[in-house]
Amino acid sequence: MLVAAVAVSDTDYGYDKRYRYIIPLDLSLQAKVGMRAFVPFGKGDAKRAALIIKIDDACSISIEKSELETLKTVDSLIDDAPIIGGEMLDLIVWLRETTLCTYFDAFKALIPAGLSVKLNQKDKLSEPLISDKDGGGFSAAPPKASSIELTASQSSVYNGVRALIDDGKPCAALLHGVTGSGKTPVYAKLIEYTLKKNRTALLALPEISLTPQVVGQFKSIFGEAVAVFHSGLPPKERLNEYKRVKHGRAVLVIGTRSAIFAPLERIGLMIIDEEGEWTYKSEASPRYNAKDVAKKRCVTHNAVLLMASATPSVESYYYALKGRYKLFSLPDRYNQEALPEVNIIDLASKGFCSGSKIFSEALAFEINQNLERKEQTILLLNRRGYHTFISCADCKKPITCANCSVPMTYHKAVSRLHCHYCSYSAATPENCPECGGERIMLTGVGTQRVEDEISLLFPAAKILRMDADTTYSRHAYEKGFAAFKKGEYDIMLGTQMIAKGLDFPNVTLVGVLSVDNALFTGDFRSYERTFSLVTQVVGRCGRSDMRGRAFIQTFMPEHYVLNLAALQDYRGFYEQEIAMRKALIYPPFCDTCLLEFKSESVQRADAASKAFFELLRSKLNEENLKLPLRVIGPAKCIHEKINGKYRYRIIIKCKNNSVFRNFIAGLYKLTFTKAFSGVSVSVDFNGSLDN
DNA sequence: AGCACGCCGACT
DNA sequence: GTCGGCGTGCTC
Repeated sequence: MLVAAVAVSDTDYGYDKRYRYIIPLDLSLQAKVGMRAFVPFGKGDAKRAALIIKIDDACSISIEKSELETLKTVDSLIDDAPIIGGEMLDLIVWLRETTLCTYFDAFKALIPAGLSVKLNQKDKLSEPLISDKDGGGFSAAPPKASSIELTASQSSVYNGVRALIDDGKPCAALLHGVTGSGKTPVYAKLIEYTLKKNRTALLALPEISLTPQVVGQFKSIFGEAVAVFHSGLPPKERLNEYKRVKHGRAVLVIGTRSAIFAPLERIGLMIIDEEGEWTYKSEASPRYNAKDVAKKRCVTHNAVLLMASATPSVESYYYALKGRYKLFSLPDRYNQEALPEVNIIDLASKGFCSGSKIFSEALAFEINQNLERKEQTILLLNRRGYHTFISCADCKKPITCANCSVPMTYHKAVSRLHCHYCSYSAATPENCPECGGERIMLTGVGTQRVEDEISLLFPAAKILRMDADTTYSRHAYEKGFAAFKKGEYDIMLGTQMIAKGLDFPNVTLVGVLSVDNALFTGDFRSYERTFSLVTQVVGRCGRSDMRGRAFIQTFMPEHYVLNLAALQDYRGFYEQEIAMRKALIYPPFCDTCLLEFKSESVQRADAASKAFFELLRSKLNEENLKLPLRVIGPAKCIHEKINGKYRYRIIIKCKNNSVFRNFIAGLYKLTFTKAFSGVSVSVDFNGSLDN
């Protein structure tokens, strides 16, 4: 008799494990590891989807006869053939172990959305996802990348990484290339080399908005060998791309975070572009970081991991300097283009030009110059909406969202208030909800307001606004950027989404309207993020023979983060930042473990965080564990209430190893009891603390 | 999260 | 007597 070990869907971490079911005789020949099945679960024996992760003969496993008799029986099989194989099963176990998610959550992260089943709805695939006949791979792409000429410094990076690929040992490298240094041709040549060796390659990008441009370039080189993975694709297309990879018809995957799980075989090279971006970290279960997954897969495949950025994460650069990653650099811009000339404008002493609450005299002058010369301008403001601060003139209290402890933003087009955290919308009140005062003040500048002011100050300018309000559809990004590139607009104004990775040769002026608020968000990474944002947006200009210039408006002109960003001095910033991280003990000198307690009741969330803290303290004493850790909190999250849920947190600075994770997993399991009822608890390793 | 089991009040 | 309230404990 055969017994299957399965991962059951929709379990909580508290009772998630490998459940055992008897495989009925009539399924014993078809049932294979990696197939999904329906199994009866719980008191009512409701049918649930499950993944078969192991099959054993009953006599070969240590199982009591009496125990065997208590096992339930597999109901039916969902798939005709396994949908995942060996490496993926290992990844599921690894994801569960390292992120404390359930087996099934891990599994769902690895398969395309088009494959997930609703109960009773069998997804009969027109062709099996795995077939033994497939995979013998494809002939190398026509060598179009060979014709790409590399500069001396590009060649030296190419040769260095190529040598690592030839070594055939798992290895990680960091490429620090200034903005505009031409990393893409190096990727193309390395990928071509990898494919020629009959290995496969993956290129991860931080955002969908960057995907169309890059995909276009790579498709023109590698044609049908390219598969695209990102969450903006409709389920059917995603499934199709997944199958092309699974069958070996596509050997280069380009995509966002989840693409890191693409079912490639014989991986030779994984590239993580803009590796410092936070989008590589998943904020929902499984809370993985694509860089960690890539490292794990590179070890499995004896592949090379290449992480690259103009502004690498402080952690990665530290590891590179320590020798854990091989360090490469592209210190100069492509074609000897000069870095932009950057001016910091002190708003406190210089003020705004007359009739403006946004533009300094100097920046307004430069915008006019650009309009006259028919050159393009990019303006960055990291706040959307019209007015970003609505308050009462009498009691001075801001008007906050009904569901979130977050100030609301005024949107002029609909003349309503919006919450950017939960998308709650309300009419602008006539009276202050706190004191009844009648003088409601609209202050604070958002992108919509800037757009209005530009049309007043520069009536001839054609303006493209790019922010979350204008780009909700996935084609809106593409359309906007393409139109701007064609010269249909003079000025592109937007939030962070316009700052990175884009290449517009006719842009000669960049204005940073204000990023002062981004420096102080309450997260220890706020300086790193602001440095990266400013460095990158400044790098958007002067990407042709015309010299670029940038103007950074600020009330803190002495701030070293802004000054070093103006100089594009990554190393200088790194030295300051790493000293701070060391002194205050932050990554890379420790790992972080964030425990979050959410509830509709403040008291419950508060009490749960305190109860957990007590649990933590007593278990540490009881088990006499010698774990290097520091506990911060429990305390309210930065935004105490989001979406109607109150939020408390505990941050543990720790060493994220299996001893510590087992310890936390043990405590976490104890939260699935009535003491924590009505409170959802989550655990996040090395994530953002900006919540 | 469901779902059953169980130990108390309201009602035929 | 017995129907059903939801508190609490388990899920191969």
